Amino acid sequence: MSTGDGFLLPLRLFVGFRQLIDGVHAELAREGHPELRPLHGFVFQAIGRDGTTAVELGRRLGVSKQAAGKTIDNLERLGYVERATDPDDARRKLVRLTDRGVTVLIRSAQIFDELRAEWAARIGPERLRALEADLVTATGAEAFRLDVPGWFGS
Amino acid sequence: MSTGDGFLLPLRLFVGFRQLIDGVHAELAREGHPELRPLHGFVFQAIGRDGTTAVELGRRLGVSKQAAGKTIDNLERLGYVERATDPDDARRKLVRLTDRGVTVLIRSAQIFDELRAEWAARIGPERLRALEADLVTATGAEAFRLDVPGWFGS
DNA sequence: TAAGATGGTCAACGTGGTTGTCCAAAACGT
DNA sequence: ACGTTTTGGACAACCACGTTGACCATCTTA
Repeated sequence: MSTGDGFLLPLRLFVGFRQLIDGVHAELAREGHPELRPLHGFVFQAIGRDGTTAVELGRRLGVSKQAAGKTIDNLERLGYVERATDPDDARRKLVRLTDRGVTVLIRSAQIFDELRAEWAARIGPERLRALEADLVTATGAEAFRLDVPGWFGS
Repeated sequence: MSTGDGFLLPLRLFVGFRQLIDGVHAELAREGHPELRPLHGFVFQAIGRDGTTAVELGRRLGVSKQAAGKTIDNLERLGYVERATDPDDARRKLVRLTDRGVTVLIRSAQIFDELRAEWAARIGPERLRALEADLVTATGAEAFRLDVPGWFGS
């Protein structure tokens, strides 16, 4: 049975995703972080409070270690992360969020919560919870992969 | 009130989007179209059955006319679209789907419907309808923009 | 201790986006 | 009707970000 509206679902999923991401970055830009791109927020999350390495970051993002290294270069230049040599392993260079980076990570979470509250106001809190639960059920446990530019275009 | 799970929503929206797109392209690849990228499906939709021009395509996709032209070049090389001069306006070059392109457009719609049916089986048809309706309510009438590579990364 | 695995960087390349420029053809205003 | 403006398309240069391949230093392991 082909209802013909199968395009609606992916379209709306993406529009929703994009609106949330754009909302966060519009607010972050207003608060003094205009250079951050959507990609960076996910990188911040992948780095986390404990820090990581370029290779491990690449693994988490689903991109090559070189690509991860370039992203780190950019964020380092922007002052959001810093590299430190690992005292236990001279090969590794720990990538850690700076204070500025941690601030962004915290603010991002807060703004996402605010945007989520707006959704709740629009469709109702219980409908939003159901939406989230259904999304999890429908999509399973698949992890997030960050290779969006290369994935989408080519 | 910060529940701290604000990250869940955008993440799951994107994972859902990506799973659907990947599902369609996996099947299309199986059916003889392995070179199509996620981007292309949306371009096909933007071109439509009636065809369009490079400038208009760029407008619909939210990218420059030059970028649209390059995408058309690629799809033309792959045999999915063709350019024809407009008899009423010698400046315009109508971009139309070839038979192969139309086939993909039709199959994409069918596969999306099938994937949607899988979602319905997993969470229930009425929950899926509610999910779609809530997404539309939450995101409003915003149009789809195709400048994903430049938007996300950069 | 020698051989292999791992982490990081550099270089070369491809893709796809952008802006700037230019030309031909259509639309417009006097 | 004619000159001016607008529009559609293409070319070039450039940039961002991904890839693979190679190389070196360091740690691990047989």
